[in-house]
Amino acid sequence: MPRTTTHAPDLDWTDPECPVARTLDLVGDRWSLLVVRDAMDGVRSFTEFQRRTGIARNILTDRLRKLTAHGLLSQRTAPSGRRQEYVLTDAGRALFPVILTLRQWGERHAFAPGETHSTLVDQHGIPVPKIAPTSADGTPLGTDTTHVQKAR
Amino acid sequence: MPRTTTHAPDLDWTDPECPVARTLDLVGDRWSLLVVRDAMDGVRSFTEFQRRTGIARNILTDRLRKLTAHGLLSQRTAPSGRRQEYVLTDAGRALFPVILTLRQWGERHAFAPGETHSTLVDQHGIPVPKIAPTSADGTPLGTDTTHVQKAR
DNA sequence: CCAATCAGTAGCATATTGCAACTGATTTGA
DNA sequence: TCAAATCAGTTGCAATATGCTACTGATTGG
Repeated sequence: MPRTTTHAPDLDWTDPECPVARTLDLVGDRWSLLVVRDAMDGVRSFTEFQRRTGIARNILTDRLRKLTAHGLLSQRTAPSGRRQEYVLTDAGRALFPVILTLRQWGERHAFAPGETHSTLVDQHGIPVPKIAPTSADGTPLGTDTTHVQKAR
Repeated sequence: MPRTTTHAPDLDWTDPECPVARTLDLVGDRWSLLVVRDAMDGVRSFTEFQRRTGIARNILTDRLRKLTAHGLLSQRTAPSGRRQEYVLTDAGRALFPVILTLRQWGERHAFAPGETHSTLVDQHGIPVPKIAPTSADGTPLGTDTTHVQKAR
């Protein structure tokens, strides 16, 4: 039978051409990325997601289903007991740079000058350096030095 | 009178502690980041934003206002003529890494294996390398090698 | 066995978004 | 110059999405 890809239930994209738009079609709502953030912090149970985000339970049900359907989370039976748990797939973990850049932007632009906020640190407690896009030869890149090249 | 910061009309944060949540409170809806994406491509006029995104005009009005109110866009009178235009502020341009990582995730995970898509290239037409978070000493970082440290 | 916890569902109220039509100020062009 | 078109919205109403509260049904712990 004709399943052409292993991918998710096809949805109709906002703009099928644009990778940014496609990504936002999957996780560009109020809650999905917060669920992913918490999953990255090690959260696995329905109740814990609910407690941390404050999301309504029916919406959480919906989001967990969607993320699972699109292959960002997988649902499995917990090793001990018969409790369910949600864990990030490789695709889900690959959102790490997205969450990180959102975090870094927020730290810099969504807090007042003196205001304190949490920080992301590595194993040794050293803050994660700021992401700075560069070209292959190392020169910094920004909006003025890049552009989108349409697919051939 | 007591205006303590120069910042935007204070909104009530989903989770005031978390920079990710704060960022998503500002741009974590269906459309804002697409508007920012287009602004990075050089779009400045209401109509052009509308045409590119396909967003309803009343919603676009609302989003442009919000982005302006929160300091991501500034609205000014176009140099020639008396037409209005919206341009990214420094804070808005600082979302470049966010858009870039969303794009890179999408290219990799939201297209079927053989499917073509656009690419972001630099001045010389060379594709922008993939963002890979590292610690200060250069070792790659992921969800398992980082954690959030609460503010002191 | 009883109470508590977990993972949801169901029903209804509110909020957000989308659609289509309308305005009012330019701008174009015949 | 006058009509048509474009730009940047606004308004009203319909369709969706979200949130809140209460309920269920399966485990689990004591």
